[in-house]
Amino acid sequence: MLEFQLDPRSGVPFYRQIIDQIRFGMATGRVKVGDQLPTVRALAVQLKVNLNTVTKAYKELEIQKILETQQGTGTFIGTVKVNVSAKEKRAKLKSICEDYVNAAAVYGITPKQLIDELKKYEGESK
Amino acid sequence: MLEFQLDPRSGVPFYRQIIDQIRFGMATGRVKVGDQLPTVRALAVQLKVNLNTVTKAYKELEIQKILETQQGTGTFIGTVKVNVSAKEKRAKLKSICEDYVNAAAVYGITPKQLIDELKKYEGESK
DNA sequence: CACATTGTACTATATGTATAGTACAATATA
DNA sequence: TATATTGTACTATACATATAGTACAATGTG
Repeated sequence: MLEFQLDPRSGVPFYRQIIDQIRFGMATGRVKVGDQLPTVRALAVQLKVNLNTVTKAYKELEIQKILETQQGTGTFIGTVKVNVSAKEKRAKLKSICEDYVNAAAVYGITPKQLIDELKKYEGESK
Repeated sequence: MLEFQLDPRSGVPFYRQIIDQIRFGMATGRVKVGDQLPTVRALAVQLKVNLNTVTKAYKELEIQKILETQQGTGTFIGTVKVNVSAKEKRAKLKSICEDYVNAAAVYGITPKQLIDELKKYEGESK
């Protein structure tokens, strides 16, 4: 099950954040072919966004054959292999770190201090 | 001098990308207090965006006292100093790291990967 | 002083994003 | 078969973003 999380301050539209997170989830093996996604209504409630916002995200992925939808049943991970390029991964990592360094710098926190703090979380992934 | 670059596909508004890049440049020591930024017109031409878009970015940073503007002369890096207690700083460091580990995890990025990326910025800040 | 440069302040328009609300269609299930 | 669940399809509204265009104000320089 994916753990969706929206950042309203990033400037990236909600529906695009949802799309990205599903794509990355597939690329990193967190969800597999045939897995059911939350219903549009359930995810809308969970993320506190409008039904139409989730629908827009699902619909776009459905057009790309990345998701398969069955009305009355739900939305599922399709059989199209999702390739998140190494370039895109690097871009995402860079983008997150830049935001990170910025947010920290406001409080006088240096990259080195961030690294030291982050070491506490090493090995916690997945 | 900062090297501005806009990504129209990121979903992040142009004016916010400009803001981010200035803030990031300050955070990493690429620009220093008193440095002059490109004029609103020059940057608009350089980035191929409208005058108003650059103006909006500069204005927001000016309100935050991050930039100082002198009409007829130009726009300069201001002398913002954030005073935060050691206790508050520790709490903020922890809070920021938790947020970013979570945000990264959504995209399958591990703390270790964050650390490796952050090392690129080590030593860049004062 | 005259002029160029710089920032500022408007109006107007177009597009994208998000919300609210309503209704309907297809499917699963009791 | 009746009901609930799920996806789908609209309309309408509000706000943010970006562009285009024009004009004015403050400053520096010849």
